[in-house]
Amino acid sequence: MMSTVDTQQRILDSARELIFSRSYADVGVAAICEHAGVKKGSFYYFYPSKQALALAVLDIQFTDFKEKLINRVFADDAPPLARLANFVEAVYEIQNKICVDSGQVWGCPFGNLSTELSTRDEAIRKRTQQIFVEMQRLICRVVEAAQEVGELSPEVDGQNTAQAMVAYFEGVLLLAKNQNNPELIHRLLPFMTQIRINRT
Amino acid sequence: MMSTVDTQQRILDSARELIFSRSYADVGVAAICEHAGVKKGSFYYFYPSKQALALAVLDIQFTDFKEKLINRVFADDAPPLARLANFVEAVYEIQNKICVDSGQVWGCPFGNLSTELSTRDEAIRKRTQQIFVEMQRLICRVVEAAQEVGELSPEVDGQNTAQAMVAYFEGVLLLAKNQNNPELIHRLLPFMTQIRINRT
DNA sequence: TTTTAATTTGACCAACCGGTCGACTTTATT
DNA sequence: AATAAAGTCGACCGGTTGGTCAAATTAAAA
Repeated sequence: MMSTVDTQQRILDSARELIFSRSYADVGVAAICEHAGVKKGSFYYFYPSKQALALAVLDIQFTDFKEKLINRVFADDAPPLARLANFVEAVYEIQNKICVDSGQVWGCPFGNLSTELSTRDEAIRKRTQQIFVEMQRLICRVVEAAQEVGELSPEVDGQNTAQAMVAYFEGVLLLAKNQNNPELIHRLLPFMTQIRINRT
Repeated sequence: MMSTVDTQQRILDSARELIFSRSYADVGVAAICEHAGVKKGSFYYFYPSKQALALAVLDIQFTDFKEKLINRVFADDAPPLARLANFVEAVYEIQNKICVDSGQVWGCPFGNLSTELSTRDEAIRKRTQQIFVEMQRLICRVVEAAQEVGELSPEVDGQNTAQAMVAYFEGVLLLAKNQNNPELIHRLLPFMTQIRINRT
């Protein structure tokens, strides 16, 4: 009531940090409420369930991802492949900062939640699927822009190449989280830009 | 007592199936015991904790992975790159069979557990890390064999290439699980064999 | 000022969690 | 047959889980 941010926002922020640094199952709504300085009753006034909260967290996270990362790094005037390289570098810096601040590599928020819940929660599976599809679309646009500019052969299949890039991206972040070492991202992720899948 | 398989083995088998089809957190020891037809007291006679069980599950799973997959597909007399392709195809068939049987794509057991627990359980993080390192080593050997045979340029960096292949592998399985579609593996995983990272 | 609506609270719930333990039964050893 | 060891059982533990609710408080509208 007296804080500048409203209750719902604080719940969302706490959930984002706690769930992504640990896991969905490991963080109870009690912990989220405590971290947000809110009583559990208030939580269920704003969110009908823990699952609904998780969906909201995915939404805000992906919105941020697009606004703060994609739009900044994909929309500038650099040549397409350089844009991809900038994206890769930006991801490393974000993950590195998280590691410096928290002592741990958290990996990809979407990959984490998807892996944990895809076989058990269809709503979250679908939401993360939409996110991956959208990521693929964004990358596909850059790939096709690279073709128009002549950086990439017309033989390259934009869709499959973009999807393979997303897969590689997720895999590198998974490994970095597993080894708890952001340098793995710095060493391996740049090769994402070299992936090419040709039309058959 | 009257069953052919002994209790400990049944617990291990149940845990393997339940944890990999759902998740570590989602499967309680009560559920594992029930599925194994064993009472909880017996469980704690054989395993000191749920975590210890998970470590044992990882071990048996990786042993199986090497014996039933790697050894069969890497040790035959095909040329190195063809061996890699055979591996890819075998993985697709395994994942496809699981999907046909259970209606769901489970993804990579090691990636799943690693993602879920790496930031919360150091013992499991370390064990999965060892597994990934070993996987990388096995693939690296094939890559280097391909170089000796002349299928691959000596400029290729075996270590980094193998690690990138593992990353891509994990990413493709993550996406397949997310989309609940084994065909994604069939379409994307074969390009794992085309990944090359050159020495700097 | 009164009414109404939005928000917050804390006590409460049944179900479940991982784990313990003493009693009991079965099997192996002598 | 007697003893010891290995294995099995089921009741039980304190703590936590996601979720509910009626009452109280605050803010907005009349």
